[in-house]
Amino acid sequence: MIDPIAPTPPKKPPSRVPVYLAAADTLAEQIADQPVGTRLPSEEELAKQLGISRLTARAALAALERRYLVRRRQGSGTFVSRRVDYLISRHHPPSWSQSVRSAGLTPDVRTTGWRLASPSPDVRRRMRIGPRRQVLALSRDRFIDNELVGFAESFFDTAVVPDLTQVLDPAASLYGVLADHYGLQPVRGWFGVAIDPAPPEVAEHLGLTGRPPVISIRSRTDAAARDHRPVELTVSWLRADVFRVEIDFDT
Amino acid sequence: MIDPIAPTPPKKPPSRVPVYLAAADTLAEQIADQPVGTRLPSEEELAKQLGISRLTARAALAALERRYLVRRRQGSGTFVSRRVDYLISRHHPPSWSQSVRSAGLTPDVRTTGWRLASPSPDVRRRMRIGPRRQVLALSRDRFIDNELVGFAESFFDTAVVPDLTQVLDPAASLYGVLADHYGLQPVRGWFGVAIDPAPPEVAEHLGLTGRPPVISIRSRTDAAARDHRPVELTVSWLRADVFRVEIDFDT
DNA sequence: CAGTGGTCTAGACCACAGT
DNA sequence: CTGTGGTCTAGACCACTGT
Repeated sequence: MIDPIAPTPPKKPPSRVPVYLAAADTLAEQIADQPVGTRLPSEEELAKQLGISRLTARAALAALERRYLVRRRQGSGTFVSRRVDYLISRHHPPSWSQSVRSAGLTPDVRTTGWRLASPSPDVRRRMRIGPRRQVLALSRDRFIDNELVGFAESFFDTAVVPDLTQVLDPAASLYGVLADHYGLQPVRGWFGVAIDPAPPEVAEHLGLTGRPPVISIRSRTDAAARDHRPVELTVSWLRADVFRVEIDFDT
Repeated sequence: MIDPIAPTPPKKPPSRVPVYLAAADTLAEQIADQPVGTRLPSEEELAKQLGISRLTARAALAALERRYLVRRRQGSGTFVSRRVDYLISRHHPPSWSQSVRSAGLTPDVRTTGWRLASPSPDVRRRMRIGPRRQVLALSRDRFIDNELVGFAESFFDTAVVPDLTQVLDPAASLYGVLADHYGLQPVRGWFGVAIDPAPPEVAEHLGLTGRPPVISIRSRTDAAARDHRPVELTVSWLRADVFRVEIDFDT
């Protein structure tokens, strides 16, 4: 037996709000209606307007950046921003380009090259590939409005998709090639998602300093036409300040 | 046709690493081996040791905090920390308490009370409940080592679990009551996960300043014994600096 | 009470983007 | 070149924790 919630919660003493957070809240309201890309006043300007030091103004802008409401570029300015919604669900398999276009932005995926590789034990296990077989590793960079915001490496079972490099066009859809050229009936077989501080190589590739959070998505495509044999495993990294990943799954 | 990756990547000029990031990396190495809870030197001490200003030492510690390697408590100090892994998968339904115990910590869930509520349209839709029916709302706080790190609100269809408040013990397992007392064969029917800046009410409840990121998990339990009718919907909030949620799903 | 982290100031120089 | 954000200093006061 448990008790109902009391209708009048106990009063709390209103703790003082720091100046930089108050300023952040004020600015957040002001930019709520403004379109993405609008430029905010400079730190110095803001400090003068609000009668605070530049460092305090800076702290306010940093707070907005942590809330994904603005993005800052050295030498350029502070700009209104929003994360791009990226939905992963059972029935709507994730389409990165589609998500970006839905946000009114321009996606671009550039295949940077391929190599034959001996995948990590983790990748081998997920793809059910023996300890000696090599796989084809394909690297792609993802851009929004010509800014690098993520990249991916895909590993292919060469026994299932021979001569892929001869067939694949840099601009082609992977799904389309697997479906049409190889007739594999590709389906999503597995996925994993987590958010972590960017590993050094990832931070370097994306041009990020410090170790800001990045989203890692691993997903495997199986061939329904080949007894659901794994065809491809993609490990992709996305800037967590650019994308809002939402998982929505029926079980 | 695409090209292989060149074996020698183009040289990059080694951009200068800021002092505070170098200090953060040094400290990160030092504390890598140290057990959770170990205290770091104070900001002033650190500044003196490294020959930098207190603000720079502070920036280094803030960088470590963003990487979830330390946590800081005003008036107390800076302590080595790690996030708790919280796995959500199809075959291992999430157990919060189990995840915390696996990390060697002490979980505690306290039911704070209940109320009859008219749920939001979103909750109604997910639970397939009509526009007028009320639901039973149950609030629970989650603690680790007596620190509040999350909370949840669960909504129950009173037509499926009548007199729940009479049956439920503050310490009881919800799953156990649904399975044993009501014989519902509870199964996970849906879930959704996202990370967002804490809404003001959530930040207040958790005692967080600014609007740090929090993890929101919505999950629905259905009754396999009642034609998979929805029984319960839980909306829970967890501190993103305390938990590392990983999704791992076969489809 | 002493010691800690949190906030805030005024000032300086640097790295970078755009003109 | 100018203007922007990024880093760094020395110093001050405050809020909070634990003794």
